[in-house]
Amino acid sequence: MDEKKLTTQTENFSEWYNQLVLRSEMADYAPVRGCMVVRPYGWALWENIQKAFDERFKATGHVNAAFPLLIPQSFMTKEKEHVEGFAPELAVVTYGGGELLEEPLVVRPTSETIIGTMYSKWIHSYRDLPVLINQWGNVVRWEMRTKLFLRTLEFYWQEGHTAHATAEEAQEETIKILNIYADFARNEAAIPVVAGQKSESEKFAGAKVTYSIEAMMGDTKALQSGTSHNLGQNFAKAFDIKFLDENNQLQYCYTTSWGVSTRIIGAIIMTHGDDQGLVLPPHLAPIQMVIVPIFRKEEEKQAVMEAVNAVVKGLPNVRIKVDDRQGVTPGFKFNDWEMKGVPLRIEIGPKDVQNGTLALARRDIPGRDGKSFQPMQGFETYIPEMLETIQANMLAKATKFRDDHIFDVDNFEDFKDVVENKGWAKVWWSDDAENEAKIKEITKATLRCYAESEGEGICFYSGRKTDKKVYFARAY
RNA sequence: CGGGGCAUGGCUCAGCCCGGAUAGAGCGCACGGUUCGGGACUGUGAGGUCGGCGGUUCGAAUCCGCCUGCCCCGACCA
Repeated sequence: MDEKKLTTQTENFSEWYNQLVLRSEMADYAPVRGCMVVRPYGWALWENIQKAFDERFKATGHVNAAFPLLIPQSFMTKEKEHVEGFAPELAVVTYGGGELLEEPLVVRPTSETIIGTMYSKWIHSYRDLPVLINQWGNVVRWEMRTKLFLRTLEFYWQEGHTAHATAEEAQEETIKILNIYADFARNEAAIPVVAGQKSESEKFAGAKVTYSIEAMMGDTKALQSGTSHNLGQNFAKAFDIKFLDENNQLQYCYTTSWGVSTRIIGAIIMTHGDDQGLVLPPHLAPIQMVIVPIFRKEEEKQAVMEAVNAVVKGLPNVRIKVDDRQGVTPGFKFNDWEMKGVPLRIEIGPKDVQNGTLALARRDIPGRDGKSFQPMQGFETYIPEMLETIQANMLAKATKFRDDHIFDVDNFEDFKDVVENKGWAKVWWSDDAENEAKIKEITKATLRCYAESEGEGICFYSGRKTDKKVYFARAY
């Protein structure tokens, strides 16, 4: 850990990730096994993520609310599949105020049950619909194998819960949110996700249909980065969410739920990061540009700081950090901010002051190639442009990487080679849960989601005719 | 839950096998000096109930027993 350089991605991707999360000060291990502390730098990133989502949710008519952390245990048992899905990972409070509770309280692993209970109280008429509520909060799931951001006992997320009068409307909502997730991933996080329906065995416990966005990490493994569920009437029936329609007929609502968690931070790290450290997309980076002033003598400092301040003042809409730390060398600072993934760095030294220039370094292009000298003149326009260029380049780079690692495969031998060594397999697939389980058993690859497909083909595994294509990959 | 490992300054570890007086190193931290355009050098210094409890012994970080915690590997998950 005291080595200056990270373990490289090719040496050990998992170790690279662990070291990077700690050294970039995104998060740290908490005293309780499996729990994490999100440090200020990581939380600042999360806040930017929240903001980008929140704007999109509000723009589509959703409102925020807060539901309680503790749920009566009996709620969890009302929806059959939901119980089975979550039973093994519940944390349960049995004592309160020093006394054994009459009914144990579950620490929410997700809030369908309590929100459903409230909806049944609030919804009576078609005039009350739709209900479009989102909640930003934390949940607890008792995971065995944990990893910072990707899988922890407690994590932070948003969970949207909506209720609708018709099946069509609920489906529309489910897809609308899936598209918001994909749009966020591409345009804010620069992650070119694949969006699609999950298989029966991978869907949310209690859902009718689950959709997800799937991202490819730097080691080609897949990471489910957001899910949107059409719950049909399953929860409405379990929680008695009913309304009178225009014809005075009592109907069950159609509900949806959808979530994106702090796991998306892991996706950003593993999509863009390199052996130098994080590479954060400018749209989300807590610090978009760092300025490292360089000087030796007092009179140099004067002139340099004057130029630094002029740049800061000239870019009111750029999130800038001036690294004026004493006692560390510029070289140390360069490496430090590269570790933290700041998209753009400028160095201003005596020579620059003299020549009217800036030394500019792009984080998305490592080494000398990303460095250039620019005239001080005009920085107000070219620096914001440069940030957009970096954003676009990160998406383009990640897209190429993804496309280079997805392979069309039509037989099991090639399939194994692909998912074990190369990346994702895109295959014709005749739905068969048993075969899906077998494939998982043999190759550890899971069905990530359905792909868009045209026409018909032969299932690579069963040999049957099908009109469906899917992605298989090893996943986190 | 099954198997394996570890527990010693803030961090990573040495010392333990073969018991002996003030328990070491590197990194980090504090202060000073020289440095400063790609991870500086140097001097001084602060910091440890050796995970806990019990036992053996003249004497335990070291040997024995119990307990606790953590990490790694195998079945689920945003």
